[in-house]
Amino acid sequence: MQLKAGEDYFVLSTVYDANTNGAGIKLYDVTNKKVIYITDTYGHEPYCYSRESPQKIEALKFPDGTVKRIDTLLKSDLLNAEEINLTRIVTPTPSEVPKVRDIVGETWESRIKYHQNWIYDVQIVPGRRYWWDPKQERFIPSRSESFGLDFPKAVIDQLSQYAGLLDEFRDDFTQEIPDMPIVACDIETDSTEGQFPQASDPKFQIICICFADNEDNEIALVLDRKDIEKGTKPEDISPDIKIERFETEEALLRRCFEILKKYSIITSFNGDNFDFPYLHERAKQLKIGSLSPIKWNRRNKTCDFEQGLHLDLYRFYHNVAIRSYAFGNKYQEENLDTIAKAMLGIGKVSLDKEIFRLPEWDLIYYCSRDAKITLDLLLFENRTPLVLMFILARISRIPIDDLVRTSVSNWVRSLFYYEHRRRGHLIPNPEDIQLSKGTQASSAAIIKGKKYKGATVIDPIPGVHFNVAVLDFASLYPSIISTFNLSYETILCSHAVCRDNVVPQTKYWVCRKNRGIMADIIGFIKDVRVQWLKPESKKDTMNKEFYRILERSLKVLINASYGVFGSDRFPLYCLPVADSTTAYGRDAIERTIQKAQNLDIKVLYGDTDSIFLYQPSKDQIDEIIQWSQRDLGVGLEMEKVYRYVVLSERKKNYFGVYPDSSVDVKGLMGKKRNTPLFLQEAFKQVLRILSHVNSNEEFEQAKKDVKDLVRYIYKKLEKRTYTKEDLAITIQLTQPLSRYKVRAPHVKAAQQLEKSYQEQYKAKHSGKKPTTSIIKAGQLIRFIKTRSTDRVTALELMTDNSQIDVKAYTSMVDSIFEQLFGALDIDVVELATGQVNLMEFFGS
DNA sequence: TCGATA
DNA sequence: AACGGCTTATCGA
Repeated sequence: MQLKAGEDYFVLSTVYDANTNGAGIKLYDVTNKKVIYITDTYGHEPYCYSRESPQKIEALKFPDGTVKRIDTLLKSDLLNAEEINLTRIVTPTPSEVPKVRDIVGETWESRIKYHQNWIYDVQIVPGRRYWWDPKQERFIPSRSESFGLDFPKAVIDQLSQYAGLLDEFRDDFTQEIPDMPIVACDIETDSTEGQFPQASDPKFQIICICFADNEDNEIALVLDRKDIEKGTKPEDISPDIKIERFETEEALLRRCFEILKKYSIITSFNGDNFDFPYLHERAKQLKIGSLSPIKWNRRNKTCDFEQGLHLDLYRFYHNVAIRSYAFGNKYQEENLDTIAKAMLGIGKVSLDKEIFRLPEWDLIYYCSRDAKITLDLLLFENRTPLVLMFILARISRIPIDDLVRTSVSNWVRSLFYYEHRRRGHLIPNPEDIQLSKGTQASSAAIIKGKKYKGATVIDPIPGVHFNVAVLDFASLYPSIISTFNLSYETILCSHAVCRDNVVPQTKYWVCRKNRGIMADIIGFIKDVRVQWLKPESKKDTMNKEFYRILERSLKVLINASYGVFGSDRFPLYCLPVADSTTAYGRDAIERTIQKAQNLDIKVLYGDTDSIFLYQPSKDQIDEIIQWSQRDLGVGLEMEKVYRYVVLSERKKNYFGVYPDSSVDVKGLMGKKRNTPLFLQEAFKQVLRILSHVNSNEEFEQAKKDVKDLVRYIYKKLEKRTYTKEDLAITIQLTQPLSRYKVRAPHVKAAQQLEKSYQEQYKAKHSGKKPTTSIIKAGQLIRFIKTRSTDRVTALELMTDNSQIDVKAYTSMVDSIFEQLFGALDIDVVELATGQVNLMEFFGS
């Protein structure tokens, strides 16, 4: 046993250990600064439940070695609000559980992965610190160092209704994240013309492997290739990079494995699908497979290490919840270059030829940059992403490497399962919930094809409005779930006395006798965020940054926790809960509007959880906020004040100017990524002109300036002085090219590109067709509107500027500015015929 | 012109 | 592989 008495370990991950048919645990050894791998010391056994009696189960014919033991135990069944005797079927190894399920028929908790089950039963929290007690052979929670933060006394008092949860989760928020040896790795392979190296067919040798670690070491391993020139050392390559040359690929790989084994955390960009499977397969081909620390799971498409923890950043940054809530949609595409540019301000090295033709120095430069930016994407801003991973893993009770690879619904599911197990509740099967609560919505969706009705959006009052206050409900849906006690067992409960506790606008009612489990968990996390973290993150203290990370990670979880109840793929799917959440939301915003109008405040607009009030007094705002907390039970806050806001007649389309003249644009096309650059620029110019307006009078001058600008754009279009890059429209190809049924403009452009590539390839390779396509799903396609038969031309194939379809572009200008001018009372047709005033334009 | 698709 | 609501452009019948 490698564990030492009394020493501290961070639990990083649990896995299924195929040798012992039990749990394997990856621990970070704080004293020796390395990862150790042990197998289960708790003697945990795999099992599932049946509601049949033990006698009935024993009478079933199980093949030999399928069942180890049958016993009974008491659990609570939340759906039926009763204690039940369950028959537990214990199996020799986890792989017998599905066999038992097939024979028994209806079983419970049989579809939970074993390594997760182990966490829920043993109640060991991934990401947390423990010390080893050899007498009990147990891990004991370690109350050691912390970030130096803890819940303030006042907040603990406010969270007193959640006593059990506060004790259980307190360390998740406050415990430090260890300082571990971390390395990023990237490989480059040889190739031939027009071929992409693929992990499924690793036929090319590996020519370069680069590492960057968190102690500022950079290493490049290069294969000596006689036919490749050395080139010259690039100027801005890292001066301390250590270069090691190898005569053979085998020697290169041996050294690579040696390095990888030294680190506790190995990070990569797409290492699960390319770098590590490729490395592993090449090692096998060279008969040194036994030296490889890589464990490739082809079915799960994952690569893990025997000791170290692999964090694949491609998977993490791809995650929708991370992209939108944690990083605010900063990057639009999920490739290393785009993400690194958005997050770090530095991208990949751009190449002028194929990788296999690069001189050695250029190859090292390219590969080492990839390793370095990969490392930085895990550690930037004081380790923000790594801290995010640790804290989310702790709260959702999910191994850190699993957290990085899976989507938010898995995190929420894991958190809910853990709490069921901890409280002694049976985890219901999806059918149990559906049978008990029904599958029919009480509301009718507005949009065809949706299952239930969502939020209320008020018709805006178009025009320019000065001094507007925007109030919004903080975390509306999580607040509603908590305040109104929504959970799969409390909605449509069986108590007669609860029947009159109705959900507005529906035929549902909610239990008032028992606290719902989902309401309790979501309410707790929401309150930790609202009561503690949000106020702290606004204070100007040393720990501000940490509070911000923590606050953002909790936002990710609670925002998703409403959504999963409305997703029929979620195992605790409960449509009445989702349906009720939005119904309470509609009720809240509609009643708040009514309240404002009763106070004689003009309501200009409202969307889901916000209302725009025209020139309210401080007293009026205070009264609405107090009323909301008291009568609705939901917290309302003053979110922002606009010096003025311009509303169009369309919903979700407006812009506002803050007192400091900064501009807040919502929904307007000028901001969207598919809008050509020249229009995005023009749009920014217009906003700049409008942002300096202070009064109705100043608007007249601003309108004139805007008119001049638009006329100038018309002229420039007609003279074709914009570059093709300025005019390019960018649309993402969301499916593989072959799957499109419609020949939409971006599909046509993608087809043009593919055709031209095939022709070029054939010309070079005596008529042979290329084996791979250059067009992939998810790619952004850029095209120009032209007078060709397709009406569009891919940007890369655009040669003749006279082909530009000027009319198409002027009508785009019209429609984009119409959104603005509709509200500003400027006539677009008038613009087209007016005179150009260049002097005034350049002067602005 | 209108529903479907993006 | 969390939800629904809203806007715009274009296709194809």
